[in-house]
This record gives sequence, C-alpha cells and structure tokens, in this order.
Amino acid sequence: VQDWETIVTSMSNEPGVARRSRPTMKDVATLAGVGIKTVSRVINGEPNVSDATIDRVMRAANILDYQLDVYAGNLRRTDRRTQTIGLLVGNVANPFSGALHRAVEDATHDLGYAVISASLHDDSEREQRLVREFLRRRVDGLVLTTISRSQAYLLAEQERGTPMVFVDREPRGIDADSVVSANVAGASSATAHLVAHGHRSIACLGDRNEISTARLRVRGFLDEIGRAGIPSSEAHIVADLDDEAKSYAAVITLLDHPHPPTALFTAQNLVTIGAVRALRDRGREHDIALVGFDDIALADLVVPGVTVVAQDPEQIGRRAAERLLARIDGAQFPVESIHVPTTLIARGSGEIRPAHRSGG
Amino acid sequence: VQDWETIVTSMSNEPGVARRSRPTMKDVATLAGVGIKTVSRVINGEPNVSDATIDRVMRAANILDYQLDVYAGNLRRTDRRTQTIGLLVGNVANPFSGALHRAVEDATHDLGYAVISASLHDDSEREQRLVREFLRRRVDGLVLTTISRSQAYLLAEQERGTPMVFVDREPRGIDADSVVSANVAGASSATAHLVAHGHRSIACLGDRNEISTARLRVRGFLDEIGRAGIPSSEAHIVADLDDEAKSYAAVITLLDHPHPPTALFTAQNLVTIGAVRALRDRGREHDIALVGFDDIALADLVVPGVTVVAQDPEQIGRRAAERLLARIDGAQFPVESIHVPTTLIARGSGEIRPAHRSGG
DNA sequence: CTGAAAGCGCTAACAG
DNA sequence: CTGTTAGCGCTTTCAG
Repeated sequence: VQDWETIVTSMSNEPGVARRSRPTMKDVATLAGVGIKTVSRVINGEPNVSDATIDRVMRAANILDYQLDVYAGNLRRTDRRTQTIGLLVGNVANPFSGALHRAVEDATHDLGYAVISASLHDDSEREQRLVREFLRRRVDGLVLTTISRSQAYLLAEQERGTPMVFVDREPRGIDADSVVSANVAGASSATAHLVAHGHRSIACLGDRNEISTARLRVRGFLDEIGRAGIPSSEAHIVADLDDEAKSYAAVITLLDHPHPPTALFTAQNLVTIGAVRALRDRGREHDIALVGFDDIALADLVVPGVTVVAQDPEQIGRRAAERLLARIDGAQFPVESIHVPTTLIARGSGEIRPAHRSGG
Repeated sequence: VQDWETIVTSMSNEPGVARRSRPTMKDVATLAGVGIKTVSRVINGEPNVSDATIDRVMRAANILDYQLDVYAGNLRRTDRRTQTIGLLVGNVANPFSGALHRAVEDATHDLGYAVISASLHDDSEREQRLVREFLRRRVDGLVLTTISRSQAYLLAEQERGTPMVFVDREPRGIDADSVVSANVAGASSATAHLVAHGHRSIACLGDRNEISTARLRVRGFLDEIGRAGIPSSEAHIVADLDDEAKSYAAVITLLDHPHPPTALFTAQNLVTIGAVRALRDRGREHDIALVGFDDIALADLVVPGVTVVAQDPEQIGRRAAERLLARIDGAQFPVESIHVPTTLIARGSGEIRPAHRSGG
C-alpha cells in the first residue's frame, strides 16, 4: 500500500497546483498494475477477471475516486446507449408536470437511467430547441409534451431508431406512441355532472385553443351540451386562458353579467384556481356550480370543496416510461395511443343546484 | 442539388434496411465537399469561414438532419464543458422542489445548459448514488439537496474543480456554497406570531430529526418559547413526521388529549396539510391556531386561511444557479452560505386567540 | 484470464 | 480561409 501512495503522489499535477486532474481508466490501470482493458472489465462488471485482480482494481479506483465517463464509453459502444432519457413537460413547477416527472423517474431510476428534464412553457420554438438539445446529448429516448403544430421535424430522428413517447397531448405529423388523458370523455362527464344537477346555462373556460387538449375538452363539453338538448346559445365558451389571472378576470366578467351562467366548467387546473378565487371574491361560491378538469391541491379543504375530473399523471408517466423502455430494449409492438381514464371526484362545488329564476 | 441527392442516397445503409444511421461531421463534410474541420467551424459558429462555405455546410447539415454530439466534442475540448448541470431536489413532485427546479432551469436555459434532475426522497444512499450518476455524466456543476450525515465524499470531486452549490440544507464535512432559507429566524417568527396572539401552549410538529432544516426549525421554535418565558413543559415537540398521514395522526392524537395545545406550529408543508385536515376533521379549525413553515397552494382559499412563514424557493434556486454559473466561469470569490429570508403571511389560522380556560 | 491496437465523433494544434 | 493530424476516454476486436 505504501508503494501505491508514492504512485498516487507522483501522479498528481505539479506541486503547488491545487487542482488534481480527473483520473482515467489508464490512471487506475497504472496504479493497479494491470492493463486498461482489465479495468474496463472490472468497472463494468464483465466476467473473466480473477477475484484478486478485481480487488486490486477496485482498490485503485477507490483511492483515485475514479468515476467512469458514461459518454466516452458510449462513443465506441455498439449499442450507443447513454442511459439518459429526455423529458419535456409543460412546466416543472406545475403539479401535473411534477407528478408525471416523478412517475417517469420512478420507472427509470432503478435501471440506471438519468432524466434530463425541461419545461415547454407552451412555446413552439422552445419545444424544438429543447428537443434538439436532448438529441445533441444523445438521449436513449424521449418523453415529450408538445405544442408545435406538427412534430414532423422528428421524423428523421424516429427513422434513425430513437424511441419517443408523447404524453398529455398527441403528436401530429408523426406516427408514434402516446399516452394521454381521455380528454373528451372527461370533459363530457364533467358537463354531464352539471347537467344532472339541473344546470342548463353552463360556461366552459379553457386554455389556448392552439393546445390540442384544450380543443378536445371543449369538444367533450359541446358533445354533452348537445346530448342534453341545450341550445348552443346557452353554452358560453371562453378560450385562451393560459394563467390564473386571465381566468380570474374572465370569471369576474361572467359573474358581473346581468345573466351569468349557473355553472362553470373550467378545463385546466390554473383556470380552476382562478375561477375559485373569482367566485369567492364575488361571494358566489355557494350558488354557482363549478367542476374543474385536473385535480388541484387542497381542493377538499376549500369551502365548498372543489369538484373535479381528476387526471392520473402518475399513470400517464408510468405507462409512457414503460413503453419507452420497452422500445429502447428493441420491442417491436405496433404504435399505440393510450387513453388514461379520468375520475370525477365530487366535493361540493359541482353539486350546487341552480337557483330558480323568476323568468327568462 | 441533384448530385447531393445521389450522394445522400448512396450514403444510406443497405437497401431494405429502414434504419438510417446517424450522420456525423464526416458525412456532412463529404456531402458539402469540404473538410471536417470546416464543418466543425460552421456548426460551432467559429469565425473565418466564407459565407458561401457556411451556406454549403448548413445545407448539407439540414439535408442530413445533423445534430452535433455534445459529449464527443467535450472529450477533446480543453475546457471539458458538457453544458449540463446536475440538480438533486427533495422530490420533483413536491411544489417546493418544483419551484426550485423551475428557477434553476430559468437561470441556465438561455446559456444552453441542460438540467439532469433527480429526487432525493430523503434517502442517504440514494443521494450518493444519484450524485455519482451525475458525475459519471460529467456535469459541469452540481446543485444539491442532501440528507447524508456528511458530504465529505464530494471532497475529491471538489478538489478536482467541479463547482457545487448546496440548496435548502447546508452541507457537512465539506466547505462549499449553500443557499438556504433562514430556518431559525423563520421558525422564531412563526412562534412569535402565535405568542403575540396570546398562546402559551404551543406544539411544534416537524420532519425527521435527521434533516438539518427540521432541527433548525425546532431550534427557532424553542428560542422563541424561551424568550417568551414559557416553561418548556408547555412546549410539545413531535418529530419524525415525514408525510401527511403521519402528521394527520399526530395532530389527531394531540387534539384528543384532555389538554390539547391552543396552537400548532407545523414545520414543513406536508405536515401543515396533515394538520389542516386533522383540525377540520375534529372541527377545531376555528379555535386552535396554526402557523405552517413553507407556503402551500390554495392556503388562502381554505377556511380559515392558513397562516404560513413562506419560503422563497424561486430565490433559492435562482441564487444557487447564479452562483454555480459564476463558479463554472471560474469566479474565485470566497465560499458563502446565503440565507434567504422567509415571509410571514397572515391568513387567519395563525391569528386565532386561545379560548379562555377556566383553570390550570 | 489478460492486454495491445484500432477507432467512436469530435476539437486542438498546427500547416498551408 | 481551409484542411490534416493527433488524441480525448473509452470499448471493440483480436491475439495471446
């Protein structure tokens, strides 16, 4: 061992220079007195190395605090795996994105994958820039939430064999796996719930129409309005509410109208929160019904409890990750679009009945 | 252009094989009819290339859908930059972590950095495994939330020049930058707020004692209890509540006691939520005061509103990222521990006064 | 069971 | 303004 210390010392940079350089396999090989390929075998857990050699190599690696360079190895490796996946979510600070992220992490962590994550912020250029950054880092697969009109820019990458699974929103211009909520069915069930409680004047407030899920939720709403035989003139639709403030303002406007709707269907979590605040500020939270799409934190503790159609971001993330991992492993099953069901959770706000109007 | 198509076709793999291989700089160089170094110059935006050549190269790169391999380049580059940073947060699904993550992403995105993120889950072994995975991917810097007794395992890495900034919790066994909330001061102010509203029997409910911030918040609580001249026998301390269910159960136990405290200080966001639910379920939310550490979503819409000492995860993340970027750029300022102030937000629950007791 | 040589995709250092 | 050569840290291939 004393010999080793001498070697280690002699390997350090010029005296006086504090920064010691990062050890390579060659350094470990020199210290252990073996060839570089033997170090590679030990570090990667390959067979056909004697126990004594393994021990020598591991001791040397520990002394030097050696860390394999994943990407350097990947360069020569035939399968070109970086053990890294790229995850694009709506916004890492949004609870839906967080739950999705968590599920992807859980499904991939034990297999040694690292996750490069980024926020889309519903910006088309940003989407493409971020995907490009993932690709420049040679991720083994992509889990993507998108906003661009078309994902055809990924066709060449797909042809090259990079697995990709789209989450939350289905892709366009490319045929690839996707895992999304049952948006139409979920929006329908929310609307049906309000209709069942006697409402005929219902407003639907949603996100930017550019977003496919926003459009699908409006469709589900209108489907149900039609089924209930409600004239479309009774169905107010407000779109392009992409943050809480806009939602709040829109709901205030509705409430201040001479004939406000008796119920609201808010088609996105931030829109729901804006609506709850507006109802509260106008003191109408107990007489105007509300059902939101996507669950929100503490919804059961607000008064009245906020009725929602809950999505299942954990399941979306888990199934997307499983699918991606199978593709990375070379599985050849057909492309599929998986729809994850939503769940209506009644908590009070959605069960408010309309006040009897004298006329009109 | 027709010549190019011929070349492209001839470069594709054997006919019948769908999977076209990923183009390299050499492929782009061949197609553009220039040397590989010229391609490198164009792709990296280096000077001294004629406009005509730039155009030829860019056209070839676009035809082939060429994407630079960041890590292959890094291998030879003198500064060894991967333009990637490693971020370890408590739990990507926790709002505090999400806000922190968002701030780090915002501060680094425009500079071309990618963020590899992972969840600590307050598991010491997991911490070290994840940090190792970051290092194996040669991140340019680390932003870390930790739980291990000591971070001395990072000393060699630090000596090697890898910048690291600790967030939320200060490191031990290593001298490095950190950005944390003013935990003691924040807990004191929460406690002082309750004392100022007439409480003398206050319970402090917190996370696992193993976690440094949990200990600091208890210290802040006890400091204030002492300053107020309250005998420590009046100060109930319940620790090791690391999820909402445990917190709920602990609060139920307290409330069912013959002489429950008149006020609660919950020292972590999930603990606060568990307490709110327990108070509600026992119908005591209007007569037992509550102040939480760390803000929670919709706290203002719950009845009564939940008074909290809010942390500032955005600022923590932003300052940590700024510090890290400066270090990556070679800045040599001294190691610092930055304490980010907290803000007391009164919403109702913390302003409840104790009921007058008949005796003792 | 072990090691030497070649080369992955790229950039540094030079030479034109 | 452009190209050639060497070599980053590793794995592959193949020879012991």
